[in-house]
Amino acid sequence: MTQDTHVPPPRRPLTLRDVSEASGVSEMTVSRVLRNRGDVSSATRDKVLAAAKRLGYVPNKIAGALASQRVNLVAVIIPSLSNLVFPEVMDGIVSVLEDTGLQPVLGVTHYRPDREEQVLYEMLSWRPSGVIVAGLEHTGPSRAMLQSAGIPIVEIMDADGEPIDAMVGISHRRAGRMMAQAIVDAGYRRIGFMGTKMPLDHRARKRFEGFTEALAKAGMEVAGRSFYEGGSGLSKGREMTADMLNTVPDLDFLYYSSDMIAAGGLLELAERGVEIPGEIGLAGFNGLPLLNGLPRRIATMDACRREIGEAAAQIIARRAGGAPASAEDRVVMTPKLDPGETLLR
Amino acid sequence: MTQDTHVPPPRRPLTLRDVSEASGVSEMTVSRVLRNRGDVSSATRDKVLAAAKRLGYVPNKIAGALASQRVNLVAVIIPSLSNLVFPEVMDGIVSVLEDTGLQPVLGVTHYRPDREEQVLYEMLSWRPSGVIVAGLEHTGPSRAMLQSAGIPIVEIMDADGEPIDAMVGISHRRAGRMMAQAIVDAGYRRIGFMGTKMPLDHRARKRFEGFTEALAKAGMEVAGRSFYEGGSGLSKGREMTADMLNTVPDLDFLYYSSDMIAAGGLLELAERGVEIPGEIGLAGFNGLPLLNGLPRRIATMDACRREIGEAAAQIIARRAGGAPASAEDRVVMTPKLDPGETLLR
DNA sequence: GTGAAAGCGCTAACAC
DNA sequence: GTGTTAGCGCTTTCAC
Repeated sequence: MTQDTHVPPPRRPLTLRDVSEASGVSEMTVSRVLRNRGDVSSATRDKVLAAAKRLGYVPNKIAGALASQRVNLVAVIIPSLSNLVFPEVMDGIVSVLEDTGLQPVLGVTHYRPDREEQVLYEMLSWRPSGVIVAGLEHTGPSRAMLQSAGIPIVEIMDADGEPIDAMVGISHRRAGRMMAQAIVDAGYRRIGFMGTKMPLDHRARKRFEGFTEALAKAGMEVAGRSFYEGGSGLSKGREMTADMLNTVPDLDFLYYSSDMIAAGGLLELAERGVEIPGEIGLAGFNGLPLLNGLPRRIATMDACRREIGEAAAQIIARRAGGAPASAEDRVVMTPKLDPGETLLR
Repeated sequence: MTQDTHVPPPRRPLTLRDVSEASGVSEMTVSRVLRNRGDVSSATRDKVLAAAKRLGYVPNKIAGALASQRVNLVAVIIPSLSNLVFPEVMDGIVSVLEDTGLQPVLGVTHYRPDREEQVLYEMLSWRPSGVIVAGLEHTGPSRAMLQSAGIPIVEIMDADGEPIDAMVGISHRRAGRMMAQAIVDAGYRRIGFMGTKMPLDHRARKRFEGFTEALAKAGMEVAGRSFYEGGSGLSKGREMTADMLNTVPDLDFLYYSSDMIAAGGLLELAERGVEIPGEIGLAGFNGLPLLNGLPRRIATMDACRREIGEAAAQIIARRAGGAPASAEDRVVMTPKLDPGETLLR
């Protein structure tokens, strides 16, 4: 019937109608075949699939979504990509979503609430099946949008606060307290803190608050603190550590807001011939397995990054599949303290 | 007129019609206001904006896209998120897209061509404004889809091959050759190579091919090689280096497929008291600034990751803005060799 | 400067 | 098992 098998690249994108005409099957049935919906005889099914393949037909999900009111997109909103942590969370999200037919749309806020609001608006206008957003702090309009969106909202990475809907994270305040407690228990007394400037990084702030709070309970406070901006590399850790040691005398412990700068600190101390943890102990945050292999395993706390991404995606997938909101949708994970070899002496 | 300012959360998502009724302005004009298109008197404009805000209206891009045949999504397809390199490229992409109103949809292939094909099909069905895809190697059906999609396609991170449309990357073969040449020139003779298993990582393969090819030209070949699977952390570098040193005698240089495992190697050598580069030199790949701060700056080659992402996104943005395909859309970047402190002696 | 009609490419619902 | 009809929520086009 169709005499030429050579199909020139179409100038106009193909539609169901094209496949319908090429196969002699109604649009509706073609649609059914392509979506594996309803009963279709294997004879027509084969005809349709052959035609679709020959033409190189790719369905139009825009039209499909409009008609069916179903969208397989999931909005994922994170503060940054340059901090190692977020790609790991994304990885967890992606690994779960890819088995469900859902696709992540990515938005990056650079820790700015106004950007978050804007990104959220953009994303919600795609009527996604769900939203995964980092943090519990949002502008008023953002909260309003999330609340009235009528789709599952999962706030991740933080558990210190009331979620709008679902939540998966750790308590950073608690993480800070746990680490402080461990440091105090190990007998350290003069502690220096180094971390990012955190006007808008609420998780870092909460960790630090928890940390100082637990120290206070033990009748102590940090002997020195310094905050940096920009990338967190080893060299940043070295510089800050050098500064700290030169500025604040008699420190016996250094607490860093990330493993990467802690690793820099470790290298700096090692080069200075400081005995670790004999003279000075140290700890970071995040549990980056990447960094095992350093002269000493750094004390750290696992932030459950991948697991958080996975759990969040699972909640979205469940709800998108029709499951009702449930208590299981609020997951507070417990960060694990790993004393490594730089804390206990 | 509208007596209540309290707006209960709607059960049904709001439509233009709702805003139209609430403001007493036709749907068409509401649409114009919300898109900043055409001339609208500032009186009506204000009425409309007030109503939209009060109701919490979020436009429906699905319907908009179907009607206008314009979609602000860009498909981004990468092999993995767990390799540091890809988040960096993503970061470059995102940083450019966010100023253009385009949004990335993310697909991860895990280096599997069949996954790429599937992901591509999914993504193209959203009729995105463009595709950014890692690598030049694709299955037949993938190529066919890309070719007939009628949208800008930017293949990134590799320049050894013919792109379907646009291309931004470096020649990994050349990068391998350059490093080999530098190593030979520095007088090393017994070289060990350590890298990932690369049945499907074409860039790693090409780099290695270029490397051995240039060695061959100098009448040499690698004295030892080993390949690993799984995550690339410092400890992996240490283990592999230990194995290599124990297995292959008299090595005077170690070439690693990534900076992270090279860093592990550096730490292993340092611990063994090996003089670097006096006794053994080493080099990695990627130019991770994260790792500056190690006892020695590792010789490496910058893969221009962020720049590649930025350039790719710029091409998409230009073309989405109506610019025609041009010669500028094929960008071959030159990896910069950084000898650090572990190559020249 | 504003509005009315038509239709984007699909799928839900129902008829056969 | 297959086809027909209506309509998803916008934007395009054209009329005023």
